[in-house]
Amino acid sequence: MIRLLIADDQALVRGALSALLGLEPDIEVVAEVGRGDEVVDAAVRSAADVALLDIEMPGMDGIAAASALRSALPTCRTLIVTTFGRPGYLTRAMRAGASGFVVKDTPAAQLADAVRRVAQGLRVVDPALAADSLAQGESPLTARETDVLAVARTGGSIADIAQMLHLSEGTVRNHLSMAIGKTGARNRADAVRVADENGWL
Amino acid sequence: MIRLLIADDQALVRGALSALLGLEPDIEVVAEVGRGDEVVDAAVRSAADVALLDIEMPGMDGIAAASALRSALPTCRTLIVTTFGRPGYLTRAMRAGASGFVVKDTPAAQLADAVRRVAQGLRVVDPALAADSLAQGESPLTARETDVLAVARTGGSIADIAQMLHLSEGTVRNHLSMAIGKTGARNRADAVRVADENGWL
DNA sequence: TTTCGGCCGTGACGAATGTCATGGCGCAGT
DNA sequence: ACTGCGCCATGACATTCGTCACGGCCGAAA
Repeated sequence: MIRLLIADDQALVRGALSALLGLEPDIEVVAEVGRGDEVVDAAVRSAADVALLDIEMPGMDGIAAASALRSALPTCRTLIVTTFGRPGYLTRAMRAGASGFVVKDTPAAQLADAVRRVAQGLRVVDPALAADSLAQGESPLTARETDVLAVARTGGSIADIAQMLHLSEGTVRNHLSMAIGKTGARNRADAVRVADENGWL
Repeated sequence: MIRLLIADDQALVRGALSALLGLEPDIEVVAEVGRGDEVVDAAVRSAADVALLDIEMPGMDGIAAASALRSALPTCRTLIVTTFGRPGYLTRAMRAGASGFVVKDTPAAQLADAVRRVAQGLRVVDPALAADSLAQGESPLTARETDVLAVARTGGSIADIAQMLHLSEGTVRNHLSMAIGKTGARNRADAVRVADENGWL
């Protein structure tokens, strides 16, 4: 019997996944949470074998939750289930100690199999996404460039970004220029879009 | 017995919703589709009573699918289920003839009730979202301003937008300036963000 | 130790952007 | 007929943005 934890911020999806996997005879849903920072506590209390984690969650990132769960409860395997197939998400998830990565586009019938394989210690990765991840590779952006782009996503001007990060305006411009060059974009808005689509944020 | 059609682009969510609602004794899932332009055909073939439509779908918008379904099969009620609680989505959905509007944040237990109420001819609307919709009101943007903002979302320069819409560059600048003023934004990127979050795109 | 690369800053310059005033065209309401 | 409004366009102007060159600081690698 596989003891399963489900974490998803959308209550409807959470309940639906619970219903779907609860139909399997060898799977038992023992916990459901809607926030990333509730994952570890719920997993420990319920002694879960596998944690099904969405990435987009309030409180704590699903990837960060996987990392925290790995150190708090090493016996519990984690399976990331996310909406967007960003190549950067996969590498970060694997680096955080996740055992599997599934996109929400995959057929529902395969999810139970993925849970079983992860429970057995195997790794489950979407093949097409793995190819993208290898082709796209790592994020070419440095830490500061990523920060600047992340703040630029809110739509503020350079002065706003500079004040938000306690930097000079010229420095912000330089970082943005570097980021634009590395991403092959024309605008900073375009650079934000490209970086976002690749999961570099 | 309520004959239900489920339309969602994410196969996992589609299957999970089917499993969830299939547990109800008075609901029968008779069709599942992953594209908006397959909704009408599937609904007619299966003689569905209620159609559960996601908004974000390839091929055809969920709102457009609701409109098409209303004229092709008037006996079939539609219930919109979407990820984002954009105020503009609600008004557009109701205008398209939808009978209900539910956000994916709502508890799973309420979904079956919503389906039953819609099947009985009642209207189901998320109260908090309705308040937002009334407070926020209609989109203040004119048709052209919306077009310009939609193209500006791709990150191109003013010259690109002008060429894409067969307009003069000055005209594009004026429309953008108007849109920035109406949305209360600082940049055009900010205006795109605000308009996107309100469902005015 | 020297070198390399990331990080921060300054200054300057051309290009792009946001704002304003102005005008013409078509359409709907009074 | 007159008016208002959306749409398109032009031109001008100040601001912002993107790029480049340059220099200094620091930690890690050679």
